[in-house]
Amino acid sequence: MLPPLEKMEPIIHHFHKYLPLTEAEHELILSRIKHRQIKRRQMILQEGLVCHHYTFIVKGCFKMYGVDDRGIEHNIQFAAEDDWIADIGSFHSKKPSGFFIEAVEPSEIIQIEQQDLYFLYINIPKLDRIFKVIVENKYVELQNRVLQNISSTAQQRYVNFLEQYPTLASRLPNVQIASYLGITPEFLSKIRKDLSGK
Amino acid sequence: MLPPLEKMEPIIHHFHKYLPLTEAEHELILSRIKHRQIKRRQMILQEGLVCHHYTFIVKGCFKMYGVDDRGIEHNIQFAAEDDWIADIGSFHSKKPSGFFIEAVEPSEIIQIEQQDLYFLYINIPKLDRIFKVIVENKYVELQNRVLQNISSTAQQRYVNFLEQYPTLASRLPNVQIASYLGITPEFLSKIRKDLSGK
DNA sequence: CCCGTTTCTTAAACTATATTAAGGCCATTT
DNA sequence: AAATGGCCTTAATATAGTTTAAGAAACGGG
Repeated sequence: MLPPLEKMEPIIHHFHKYLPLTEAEHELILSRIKHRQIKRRQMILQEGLVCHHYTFIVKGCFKMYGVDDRGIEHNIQFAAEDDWIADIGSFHSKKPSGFFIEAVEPSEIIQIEQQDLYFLYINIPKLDRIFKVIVENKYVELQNRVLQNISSTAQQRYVNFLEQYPTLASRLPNVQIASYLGITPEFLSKIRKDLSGK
Repeated sequence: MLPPLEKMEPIIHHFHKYLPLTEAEHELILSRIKHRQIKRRQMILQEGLVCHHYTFIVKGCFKMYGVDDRGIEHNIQFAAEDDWIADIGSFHSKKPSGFFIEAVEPSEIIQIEQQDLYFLYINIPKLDRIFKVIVENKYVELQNRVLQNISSTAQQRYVNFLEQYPTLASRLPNVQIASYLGITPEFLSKIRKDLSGK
């Protein structure tokens, strides 16, 4: 028995943006994915556990973060609609993750388990290509973030974040944005004050 | 006429670490790659130009950097033997790159042009898989770097760099390492002094 | 609708890092 | 031998960002 089609439609549509898939391929994919509702603050990955899923976000928003030795959270990435989130390192190595992935809004996701994704890679070689392109795009994004981190002030990074992710910026509390930028919430508050007085 | 086999061997060996390839696939790959000698300080990519190649490093070392509005260079990555370097964003979008890639040592490289790589992707689907895994690994590395940047002091980042890339650390001038860490050479000098006095 | 939390802000004191300037060392060129 | 340029260091001063503390505003859960 296949899951209700309409709930799975977004991920199929997502794949089609990269490469067309046949009906048979749709069916195969649908037979290997699961739809879930996630509550705000619910975690779909915890430090110390292996990351078993690639998670596609149909609706809602997640943060992925590490916790340092003083207990402070550091946001490595956000992901919202039509995006993926996973600890890719842990997922492939099957080693415990050092990260948490947590819903910052009530969310609706589609998950693929590791064995299922590997099965799909073997039976639909196109998916290798699709995920290659997905990861390449994410790599470029990260690379720009690194450049910003090593070359810009916190103010420039914040302005850039607002421009690059206007939707995220309005959905997320500033505390979370500060953590993503690598500054304290107090300092972000000061930056916002300085900017507004321009 | 195929290029001399012995010079191309390293890249074939590199691919084999990910997936076995047939003789026919070797030949096809060999027919589409070029071997080059590069002098110290020679650039294989300049800002404003499209990145036309994926570059595999047989011997030597490169830096990829951006230049800010004050003319200061910021090293985004280093790459040495058995590693790849390219501006992936520019390579796929065919838009002008914002980066430079420059040899920091006399080097020996193997390059694949964009059309040739696309040709190979089509004719050897395994290469989609191989490059997917390569980029995934690089993504994980970058992600850890971002975490370090937003959560650690310059001193911790430097110590971590020494541990993670001991070979690079001894081959590169400190000015270049400082630029990679996002600090001034003067401050790196201070960090080194503090560390040595422990 | 109220209570407890989370979120945002302000400000003073403090720490990490940048800037500027200068000098020394080493390898390479003239 | 002198000159050049790259590299590394030191130190004084300046700026960017943190810490601590506290209060006000907004929000979510019963």
